[in-house]
Amino acid sequence: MPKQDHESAVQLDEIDRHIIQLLNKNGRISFTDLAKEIKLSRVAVQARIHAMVESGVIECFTAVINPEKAGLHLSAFFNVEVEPKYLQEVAENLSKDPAVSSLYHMTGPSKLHMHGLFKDNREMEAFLEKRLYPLPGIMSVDCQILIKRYKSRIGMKL
Amino acid sequence: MPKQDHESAVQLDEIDRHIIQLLNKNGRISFTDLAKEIKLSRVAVQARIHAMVESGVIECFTAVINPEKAGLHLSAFFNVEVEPKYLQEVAENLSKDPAVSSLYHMTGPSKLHMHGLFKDNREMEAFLEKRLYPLPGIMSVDCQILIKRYKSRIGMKL
DNA sequence: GTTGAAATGCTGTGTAC
DNA sequence: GTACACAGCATTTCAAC
Repeated sequence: MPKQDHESAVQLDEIDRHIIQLLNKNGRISFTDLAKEIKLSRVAVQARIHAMVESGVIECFTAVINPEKAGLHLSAFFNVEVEPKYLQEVAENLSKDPAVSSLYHMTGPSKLHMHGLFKDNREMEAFLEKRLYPLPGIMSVDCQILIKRYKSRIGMKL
Repeated sequence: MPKQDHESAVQLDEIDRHIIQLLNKNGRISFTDLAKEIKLSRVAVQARIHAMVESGVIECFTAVINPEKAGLHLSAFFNVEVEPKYLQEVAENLSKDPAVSSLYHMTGPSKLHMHGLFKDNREMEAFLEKRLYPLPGIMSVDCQILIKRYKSRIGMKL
């Protein structure tokens, strides 16, 4: 867990960015190989990575799963309009839901933007009826279904 | 690279799901520790992970970066309406843009849903003016700015 | 699926510069 | 930051079950 969690930028140099780029491509690369690639000693690379984890620049290492192949054939994006006074409560509730993969508070009329992953239509309907609609202050929900994933998170610029 | 890339589901059992869950929490856990946690031999665990990478269930391993701390203070979501005949061209073009972190083709009037990460307002404006608006067939763009990230991808259900 | 074993490579730690 | 060394683990690849 990172020690500092205030959302301020951390000063990163070109070497840090290069390390991040390589870790982004392969999160399980050994420190030894990473050090060879960026032409720095292993200890120095480990120290930099450790520092970036501590400062929260690197949040964690994870496996990227293909939802479709894991049996989640339905991806949907929701814009949820919530009465402001219930926003926090609704957001915390939805965050805990395993079907919700991402949840953001946005500017604009539909404050909450949500991504959901479902096995099928039946499961999505159950989610809407039993989990989303019963929440307090839900004023409107619009839903768009994913047709094709052109690009997905991996490899940010920096 | 996965050998099969047709988007069909792969049969996963409870042990596979458990492995995915642990790899999701810590993508750099050693096979040895993973094997201890799920009470299976190292060789069996490695074989299962290897099979899931080959079949494309596990797309890759990666580092999750906090954009804010990496100096990308502005996250924005765009709904882009494109003339259908230019959709493919526009999508391919935008996919290559380093500022675009996610790009999806959705149902609904605004076919393309896009997430962008920018250092600041100035950079976003430059992206809009120089990269997005000049593309062919762009009919409308609406943009929402991220206020707060409640939940972000990590740890899907399965 | 399991265990065991051997060679090789990786990690954590410490020292000295 | 580098270089080196050392012990302890981890990984790869066998073989045998």
